[in-house]
Amino acid sequence: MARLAGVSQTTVSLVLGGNKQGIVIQEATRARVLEAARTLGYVPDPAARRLAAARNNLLGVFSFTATFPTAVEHSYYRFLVGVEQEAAARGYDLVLFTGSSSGGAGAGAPGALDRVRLADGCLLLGRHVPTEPLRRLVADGFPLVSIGRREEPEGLAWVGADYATASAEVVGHLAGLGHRGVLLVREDDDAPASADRQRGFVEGLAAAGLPAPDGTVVRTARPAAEIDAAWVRARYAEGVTAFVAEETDTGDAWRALTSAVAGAGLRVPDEVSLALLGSPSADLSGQPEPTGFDIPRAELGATAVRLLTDLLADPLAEGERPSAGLVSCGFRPGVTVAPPPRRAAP
Amino acid sequence: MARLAGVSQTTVSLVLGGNKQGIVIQEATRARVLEAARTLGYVPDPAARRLAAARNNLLGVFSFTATFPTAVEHSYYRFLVGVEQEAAARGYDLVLFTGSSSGGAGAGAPGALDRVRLADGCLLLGRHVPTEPLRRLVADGFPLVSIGRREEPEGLAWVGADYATASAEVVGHLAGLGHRGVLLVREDDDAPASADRQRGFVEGLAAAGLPAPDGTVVRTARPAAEIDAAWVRARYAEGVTAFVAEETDTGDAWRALTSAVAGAGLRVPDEVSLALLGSPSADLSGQPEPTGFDIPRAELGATAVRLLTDLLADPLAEGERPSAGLVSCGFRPGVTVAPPPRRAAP
DNA sequence: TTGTACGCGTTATCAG
DNA sequence: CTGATAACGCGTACAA
Repeated sequence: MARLAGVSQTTVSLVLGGNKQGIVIQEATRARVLEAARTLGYVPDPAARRLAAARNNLLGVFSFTATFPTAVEHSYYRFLVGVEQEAAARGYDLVLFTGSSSGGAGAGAPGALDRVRLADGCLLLGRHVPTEPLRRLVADGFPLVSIGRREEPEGLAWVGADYATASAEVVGHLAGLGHRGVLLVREDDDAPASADRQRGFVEGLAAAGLPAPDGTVVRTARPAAEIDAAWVRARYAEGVTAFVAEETDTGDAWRALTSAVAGAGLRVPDEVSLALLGSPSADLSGQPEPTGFDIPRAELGATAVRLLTDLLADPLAEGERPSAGLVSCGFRPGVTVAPPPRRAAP
Repeated sequence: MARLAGVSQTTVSLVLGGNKQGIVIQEATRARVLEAARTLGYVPDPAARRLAAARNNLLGVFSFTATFPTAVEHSYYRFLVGVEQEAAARGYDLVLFTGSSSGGAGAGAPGALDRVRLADGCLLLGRHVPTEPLRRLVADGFPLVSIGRREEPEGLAWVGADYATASAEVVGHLAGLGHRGVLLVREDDDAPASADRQRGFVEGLAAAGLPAPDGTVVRTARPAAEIDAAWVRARYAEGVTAFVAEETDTGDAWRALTSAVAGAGLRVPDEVSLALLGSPSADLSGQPEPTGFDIPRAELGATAVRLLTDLLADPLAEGERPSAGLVSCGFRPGVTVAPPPRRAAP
């Protein structure tokens, strides 16, 4: 105990610790304590101080898929740069819960989510989330912010990208260029991210006065298998000149689409236009830049941290609705879109 | 308190904690506790459990530059994938100490490093490290493993890439192709990573029987300014046909080199060969793949975690030297090296 | 096998 | 302004 050093004891806390209570201490005493602490090599134990203070300055990050996947370059890295920056700026450290990563205390394990209680609050990452465990956390008033819109557990705060508006904008762009046959390939799940894109897509179609016959929105669980050259040729024959894919965790939809179009012998963008609702995976970096929009990931991460720390500063009153916010996406011109080719009416 | 849940109280510790003492508890009781803990979503407080002389299953990661920098794509991400995987496999969660990132509890702040004491052990990342605070930690026997060779605090465990051997190999490759004028551009600091590369480079030269006149190794703090077209032309006129740059945090040296060579109107690899001692930054991904070697970052991260957890399992005896290990780098053929052009003797 | 009591290092409260 | 004292939440000998 450094207290034995100088002469005081509680004072040590006051001079070494933040001294939040605005108590003033004599400069002499203060110096004496500092001096003693230095010569003794005394360091307040972070564990102890956190125990006493009832908060650890720790922000959790829980992903429902590996945070740093080997295969998919794009992963959550982009979010993390914003998260780290903002957390640092606000004096918080980060806890990465090795969620559903390979092995470990997988997210599948019951109670895995409960580990987040060890932090002061937690950020949620990933499309598909086990709702039940989450609900409990929310009900207990544990500070949580989801990165990505989330409807399920009522009362969960979130920040999300405005996919709908951005998607509509992309469709508008295509329509403006003269496309009339536009089609969306999306994942076969019910993630809000997918739903929002579809909604925006459909609204964009409507706004442009374009038809949306059956089959305009294609849901597929295995794009690689279902989206092939023959399929593309058939759609093209029906008058589809622009194919739009949503960005997914794996980038599968876009990859399938591009290779199918190539396989069909159609040139992009001269014969067909392609657009991607989101950013391309890094492993596609050698290829032509897709037209579409960019998700402001870092900004989303930072915004989420801001929301969470605000929540920490003054918790929600009973029944109070948490805030949520959309961050808008920027349109990415890219090079995969051009006016449709002239050809005989189908 | 979860203890109020079932009926027991200390028992909770026994069933939830490791139960190191081989004490046996009735399966019924055990189940009851587990059940209660789950319904309550109870999680032992890490700070408290650490304070009570146990461990909290937390591994720290402390970087001396932003862990997820905005500018430099390559950053520490690669290490983290290995770290996360291995940590998950061993049942540890990760604490990212928001080191010297912009603002925050910057690494500069005194005592910033002491925060790591919250975790059971810590990984160190980054080239330049404040030695003094580190020394204290090491002296206190706090389990630490540096990713990247580190000489400074005696007794610090580390894992590093074998830059020397890999660098020598690159030089050997160049020499084998017929290059006789080979030059190294390196950062102007004293990081072991730089020193190792230089040593390997020089040894490679010697092994190939190549001369190493003054100016063979260029140290520069501002590559962008000092490595320009005129400089390249001058060196070329002196008979230098191969330029080697080390990989740095920012990728500056390589970037400066390539643009200077381009500016000098020299074709790569027909007229001059270029080699990079390390991996290219991701923001260079559109460009031709540099000849050089790859740093097995993920593997390094995983190895570091392994070392650290071993250290946790049985701590070093007094005065015992910590282990350290080199992981070898793989040669990357790339496309920026070719035999030197034939030309009149200088 | 299970419950009691103490201590880990700090902070916060309250008298001096 | 400074010095006691009570938590903080959990591990663990020790006793029941």
